[in-house]
Amino acid sequence: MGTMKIIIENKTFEIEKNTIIGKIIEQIELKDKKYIIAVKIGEEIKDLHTNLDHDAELLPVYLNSPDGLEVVRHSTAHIMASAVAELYGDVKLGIGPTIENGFYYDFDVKQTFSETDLPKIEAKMQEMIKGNFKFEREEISKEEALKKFEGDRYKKELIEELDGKILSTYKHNGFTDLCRGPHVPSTGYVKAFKLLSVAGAYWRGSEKNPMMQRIYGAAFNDKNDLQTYLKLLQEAKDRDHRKLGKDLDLFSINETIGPGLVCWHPKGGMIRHLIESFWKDEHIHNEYDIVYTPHIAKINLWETSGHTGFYRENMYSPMDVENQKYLAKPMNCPFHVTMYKNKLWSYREFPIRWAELGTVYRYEKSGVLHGLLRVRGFTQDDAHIFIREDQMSEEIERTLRFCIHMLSAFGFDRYDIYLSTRPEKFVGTPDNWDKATRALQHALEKCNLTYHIDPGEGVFYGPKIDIKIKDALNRSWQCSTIQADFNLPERFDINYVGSDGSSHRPIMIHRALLGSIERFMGCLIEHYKGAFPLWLAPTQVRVLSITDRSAEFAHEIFTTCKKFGIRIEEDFRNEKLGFKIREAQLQKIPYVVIIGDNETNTKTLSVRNRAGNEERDVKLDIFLEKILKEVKEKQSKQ
RNA sequence: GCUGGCGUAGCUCAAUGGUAGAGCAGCUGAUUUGUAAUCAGCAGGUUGCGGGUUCAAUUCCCAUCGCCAGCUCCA
Repeated sequence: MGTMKIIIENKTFEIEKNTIIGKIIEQIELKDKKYIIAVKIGEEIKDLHTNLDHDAELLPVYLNSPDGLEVVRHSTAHIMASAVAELYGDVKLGIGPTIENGFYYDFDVKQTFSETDLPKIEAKMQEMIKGNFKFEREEISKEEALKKFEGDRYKKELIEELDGKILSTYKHNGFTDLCRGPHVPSTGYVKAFKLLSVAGAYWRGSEKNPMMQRIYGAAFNDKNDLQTYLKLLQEAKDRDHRKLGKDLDLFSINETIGPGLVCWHPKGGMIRHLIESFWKDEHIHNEYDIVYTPHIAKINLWETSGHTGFYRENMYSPMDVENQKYLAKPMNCPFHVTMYKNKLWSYREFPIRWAELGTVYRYEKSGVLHGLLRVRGFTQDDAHIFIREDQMSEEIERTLRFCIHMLSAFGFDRYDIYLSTRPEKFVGTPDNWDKATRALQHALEKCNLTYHIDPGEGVFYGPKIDIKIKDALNRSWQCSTIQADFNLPERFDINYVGSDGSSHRPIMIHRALLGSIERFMGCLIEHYKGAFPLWLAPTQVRVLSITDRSAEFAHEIFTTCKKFGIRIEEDFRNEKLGFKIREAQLQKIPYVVIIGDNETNTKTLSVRNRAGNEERDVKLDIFLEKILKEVKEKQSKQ
């Protein structure tokens, strides 16, 4: 490891690299030398880069590190705050932290910002950056702080909350803000930023608090990085499943029908059908039984399950049927549990795996609805597994493996995985919780998956694994979930007869692999940008004729392909070839087959794929073979 | 739900305190075409819905529904 010398406030320390000596040191390494950039004293970061004996040239190196970039972003937020204060006068500041790719700052101002204000603020910020004003740190006592920020309820609240910690302010160009730092030495260190949007945000994130105005910005050390990021934002926009859903005629959400309720058009319906039938086949192969349950049930069921209590806010009002109240189902579990109670079960029959594409209805606040990703009626690819205690570990591992298998079938092979452990309020015994949690953890480890632990974030009835898939743009989406449940077996008093002849309580596992079909398809659309792999493409091939002379042969091809189960369309319209190709291309159809006089004469095909590559003189049987192989390959890759 | 923005033809978007226009799509006709847009014509709208102000509202105001961004909450 070796030792290194650091000088802080004129005192020299010789310390082991990476040691903590009452002071936690952040350091960088360059040309075999170690340099101190910021020093944390206690919990507080005190940026001493101005006091340190280091080479000023090294600062940019630090600023280019992930930590340093955060410093830059935070400083940019300060500059924005000062620009806003200067432009709009009486401004109260909330907080202005860094976020992925940038920063935001919350303001309480009389005037409401609009996007058109952003360029003005940006210009002011540029001015300030040009001025290269120093960031000056000052440590102050709580009393001084309270006095300084008198009349600012937000800062006062923060100061009270930080009681006992070192308080500091940063000042640049006459603008002072409460902040623990660190900051860049001066405003000139900010190189590339862009203000992106304005939005409302509750003070401290609580609905009960007043709403402030938040301005979001992106900041990087390099103009190119900023450009790359802005391009990525544009790319995300181009991939938006709501836009693609319209362009490719996959689905619609109709105002007349109701927000958050999805209609699948023929093309989207085909994709959904393909997903669902693949899903069913895989489940049957994996020894699940497929079940179906109704969409509504008497209120008693939901009282027994407890949903009328803990899930009430998400359920729709009851409907009256012959003086009985019925509720639309927000979950499938109570049906499966009730079904379980239809007979006496033996331990020999376990595990029992019941899978259902179960459509549920949940009330979601209007503001949270989002295309297919957050809807009010959706189909979960649900399953409930009833197991004995001794089967927990094995069954959870099996479930997890199956889950990963399914996700990778659709091209998702990168995940963010979370293991949520016991919350403060829970049902079941701590012993069972520990066992289940260990089983989940064990499964993750056996599958070689990296995961994060979310302490205390489990549902009250059991611990769970949540898998967020990462799409082509590295964005993550919550889809899969595997949960242990100690609650429902208890509430419904379900049992099985053990080898000892006495009655035992099974454990339930809930799991959804794709999450909901709607959300999953939203992710898929964005992941593939609408260019679905051949096995999922609603139309796999389109035959184009060049003139009417070729229509007959072209139709023969169409008929033959149909016979082989290929999803094929024909376009024999009286249009130019370029026009037809363009339309097929815009529909992202994987292959177009072009038939003109040449092809008709030689009885061959011209094949053009989505990427624009052409192949001529292809024999029909060769083409068929290739297509069928590709469909199969994609499916067996899973 | 909250804050802000938006809602004009199937789609993408213009315009205006004096009852709306373009491109694409659609329809009709001509053209029979070789790898991302052939030409011409026609048709298409109580400007989301409901009130109010005004001689006059699509434009201004209010309410409502929906959409978008974010907050909060989730598959």
